[in-house]
Amino acid sequence: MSSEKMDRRKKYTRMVLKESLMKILKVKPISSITVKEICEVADINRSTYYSHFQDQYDLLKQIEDEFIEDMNITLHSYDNNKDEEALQMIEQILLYVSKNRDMCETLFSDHGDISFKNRIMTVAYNHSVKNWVSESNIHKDVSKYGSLFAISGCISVIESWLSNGMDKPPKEMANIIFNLTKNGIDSFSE
Amino acid sequence: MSSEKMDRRKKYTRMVLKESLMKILKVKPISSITVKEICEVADINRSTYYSHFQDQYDLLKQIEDEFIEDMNITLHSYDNNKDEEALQMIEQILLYVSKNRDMCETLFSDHGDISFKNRIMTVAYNHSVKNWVSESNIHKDVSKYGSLFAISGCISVIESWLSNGMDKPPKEMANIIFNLTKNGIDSFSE
DNA sequence: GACACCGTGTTGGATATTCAACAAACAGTT
DNA sequence: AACTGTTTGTTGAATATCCAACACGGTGTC
Repeated sequence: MSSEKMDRRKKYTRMVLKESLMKILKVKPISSITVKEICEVADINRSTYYSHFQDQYDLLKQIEDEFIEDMNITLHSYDNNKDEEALQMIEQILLYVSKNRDMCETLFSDHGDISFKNRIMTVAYNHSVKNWVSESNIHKDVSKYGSLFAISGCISVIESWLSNGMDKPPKEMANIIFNLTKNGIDSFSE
Repeated sequence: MSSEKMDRRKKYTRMVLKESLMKILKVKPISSITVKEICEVADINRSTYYSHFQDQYDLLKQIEDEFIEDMNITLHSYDNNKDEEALQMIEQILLYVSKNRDMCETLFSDHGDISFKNRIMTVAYNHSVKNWVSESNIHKDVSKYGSLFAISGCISVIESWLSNGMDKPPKEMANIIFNLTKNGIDSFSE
């Protein structure tokens, strides 16, 4: 797929607007942020903003979209059908999160978009737990609840890990998450 | 004096081109630097460069000009007619240099413009030694040599101070420079 | 309700920059 | 001397952004 070359000015404008919003989101929620303020921080004209984005919510959505796309691409090379590979995938997810700690903390926070977690859950589900759960001998009518349970648990643990300054290395965290999830699924096994 | 508001794009373009050249000057002399390279580092189109500057030497000269203008403005509030105030002025110069250490090191280096030191000498002369020497009872036919001697000595000491990572505080260095200069001038006194 | 202030969404003309291309000059190699 | 690769200086059309202005709506105060 050919990636068309974006004009430098456009690239720069979008970059600084995104950085600006991420910066402001650290100190106030999206509902209190104005387009005027975003532009002041970015040092970009307001009419230019409107030629790129509809409002502050549109900008936030595009930041999330890019983050999720980037995350998908990064994790795409890790497919897993076995327990050991599932563990590695969780570790990869944690490594990705740690590399993008700043972004993750801000997007996950109450200042951002509540539905973002749901989208992240979907990504994590598609990259790890989905295959894993289908590989397990689990009741079909319980399978999706098991997945949701596992993913929700993972997200919460990851958030807490971030808040604690990533006090444990990704590998160890992956083991913890893996064992918590595995035992939960195994207890449903026929 | 009203400072006319510069278009943001222009301001940005000049800023990143200056930063780009300063960055490259750290690793190679001005004579080996191409306009093409400056533009690549700055991520600015080459034709835009030529709409702002004639060549790489022109850009360097404008960086120096701005530096000297800024230095002049900063030191302008310090006028000195007495020894104690002369000492304070030297300290102010050293404080200014320490605040702009990175810029000073690069512009003073062999990678830059040899004549830059002469220009800095002129600034220092106008802000301190000029009044100071004229206040001293020094032979008129020796006065200008005394000034040149003092200023050249100061510049060399400042360069060495920068190279040593500013190992002594500005106040102490000012005292050293002051006493070296004073004794030199006093030895010419009638 | 009137008023002042702030932010929004939009507009049109001007400005600055991008992009691709070109001819020429320069430097290094054979 | 010929060749190759790189950089220079310039050009013109297209694009993106800036700037100032405007009408409108929302908020808070009196």
